[in-house]
Amino acid sequence: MNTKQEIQICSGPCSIERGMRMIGSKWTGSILFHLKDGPVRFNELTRQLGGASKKMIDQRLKELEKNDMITRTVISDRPIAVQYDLTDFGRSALGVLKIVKNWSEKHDIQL
Amino acid sequence: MNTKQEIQICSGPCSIERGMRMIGSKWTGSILFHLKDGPVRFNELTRQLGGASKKMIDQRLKELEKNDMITRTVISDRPIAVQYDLTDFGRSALGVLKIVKNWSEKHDIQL
DNA sequence: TCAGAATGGTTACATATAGTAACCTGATAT
DNA sequence: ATATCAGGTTACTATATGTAACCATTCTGA
Repeated sequence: MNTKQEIQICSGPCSIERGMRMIGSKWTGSILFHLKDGPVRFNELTRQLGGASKKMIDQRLKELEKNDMITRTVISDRPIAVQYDLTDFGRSALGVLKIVKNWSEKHDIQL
Repeated sequence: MNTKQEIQICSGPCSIERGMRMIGSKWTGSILFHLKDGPVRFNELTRQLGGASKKMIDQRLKELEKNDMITRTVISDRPIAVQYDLTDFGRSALGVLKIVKNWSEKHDIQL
């Protein structure tokens, strides 16, 4: 007999899962958050995100760009300089990240 | 010269990162969300989460239990029956997940 | 003017995490 | 007796992440 209980069957990743995959990959949230006050350059990000390698940061930046969450702009060749900035969509994720941050801090989440 | 800009240096994963690692691993959010209306049994979860293998679900459930987000209760041997339920801490994550869900749906996030 | 540091990455390699499918013991249902 | 359900486990593969060294170019200071 089935009761009032609604049975939710997710065939494939549901919206939570998809959202998480967009902003929950390792370092992705941190990178977005570090861009919140304006454009940041590649090496500055690598300095700010102690623990993440250049390779990871590079990889995440490329994904984020592909997902239209950030833009990459060459602000000068010779000497080469590149900056990364949030798109409106990227900015829309900051609200989510802030909630995660608050929750994490409130409960003193450790590794 | 350094300007007013505050430079945030994260040595190691910051709170966003730590929070994400607690609820952002693959399937973790989905599992928590599926427990929101009360205890659910193992195979029911595997049925509900199409796309995730038993092994993954088992692994995630064990992690969640270790992190005090869920409890595992054997409700009967012979025939064996087990149920998983949210702890208060686990329940506290639902708010975050709801925000992720809303954001994901609003922007129609795809894989 | 020459060494050293910074720019934005790439490369090769090693480990960790995730995914698939088959299998297992025991119980009930046909 | 056979099939299906319970709650997993196992062996194996594939993908993701991590580490460290390297690169070409340009600027910086002694």
